[in-house]
Amino acid sequence: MSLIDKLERFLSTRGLKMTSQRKVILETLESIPYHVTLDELLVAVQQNRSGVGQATIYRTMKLFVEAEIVEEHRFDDGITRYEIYEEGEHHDHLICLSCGKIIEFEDELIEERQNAIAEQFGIRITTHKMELYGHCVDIKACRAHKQNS
Amino acid sequence: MSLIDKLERFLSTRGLKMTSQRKVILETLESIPYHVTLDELLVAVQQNRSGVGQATIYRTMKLFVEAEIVEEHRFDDGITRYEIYEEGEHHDHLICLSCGKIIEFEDELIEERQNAIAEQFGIRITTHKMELYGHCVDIKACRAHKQNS
DNA sequence: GTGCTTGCAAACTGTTTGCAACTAA
DNA sequence: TTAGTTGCAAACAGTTTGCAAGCAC
Repeated sequence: MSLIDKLERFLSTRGLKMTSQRKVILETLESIPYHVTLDELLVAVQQNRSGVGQATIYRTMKLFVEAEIVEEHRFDDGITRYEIYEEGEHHDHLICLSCGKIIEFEDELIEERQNAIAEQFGIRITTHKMELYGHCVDIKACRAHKQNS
Repeated sequence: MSLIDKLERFLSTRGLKMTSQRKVILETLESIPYHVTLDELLVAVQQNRSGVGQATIYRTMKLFVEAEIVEEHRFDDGITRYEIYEEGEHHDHLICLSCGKIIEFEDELIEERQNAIAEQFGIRITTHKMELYGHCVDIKACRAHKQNS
């Protein structure tokens, strides 16, 4: 099922409407690699269709989060980023504080352990957030990555 | 070494000054249990000594973070919280989304695993953040906790 | 036509900053 | 005396919201 279909389905179950803005935003999102900033998204969307207000982007992204079309991340720099949500594909993040590179990873062992710990404290986990911050060991590649972003 | 001593030492190494505001803020912090909000702290400080501006609280907390007197946490509700820093006592957080209870925990196994993963991706970890969000299994206790906060 | 959506600008929240007065050393 | 510090208010960044006009169904 394409994301447009997913969106259409979501909207109709709620009595909401499909609009050209929502379509453009979704298409733009799909064309951009992971972890877009709202600002980046705004600029990109306006290249596809000028006159889309930023309030619309904000509202639409909240809607997309509800529709499970995107996932929202707020890392320590305070800037909210979005990426397309993949069913059952939870992952965590590894972030280089020098160059800003964001790496995704997944670890079965840690997840299990988290659940065990939570259970021990009488809490059932619904979501979690794990971010590892550090610095690239390869200084050259790090510097190069910084230039490009 | 008391925290006041620690602060004094930190200030002198930087050529900064001890002031009555810094003293009051630190004393107030020590009298409050974990995870204070800036607002809560402001109110509490002003009960001890009126006329302390909120800008001073903000500036002082940043200073205390640098001095390793407090630790700063920004959980998903977007509100920054502080707690007194304990040397070598890193811990993560388990948060009930129903009642707001915050539990601290520490897990050697997870930490090791995190380092292994980071190394694999060529990054040396300096800090990390792990927050587990869920709901208390004991509904009664949960409701009671919510009342009190 | 009805009611959801949009763009704009204004409002809001949490935080930072410029500045003149003040104070620790 | 002199440089750091404070309180105030204004500035800021990111986000939300009220509203009249516009558009999907």
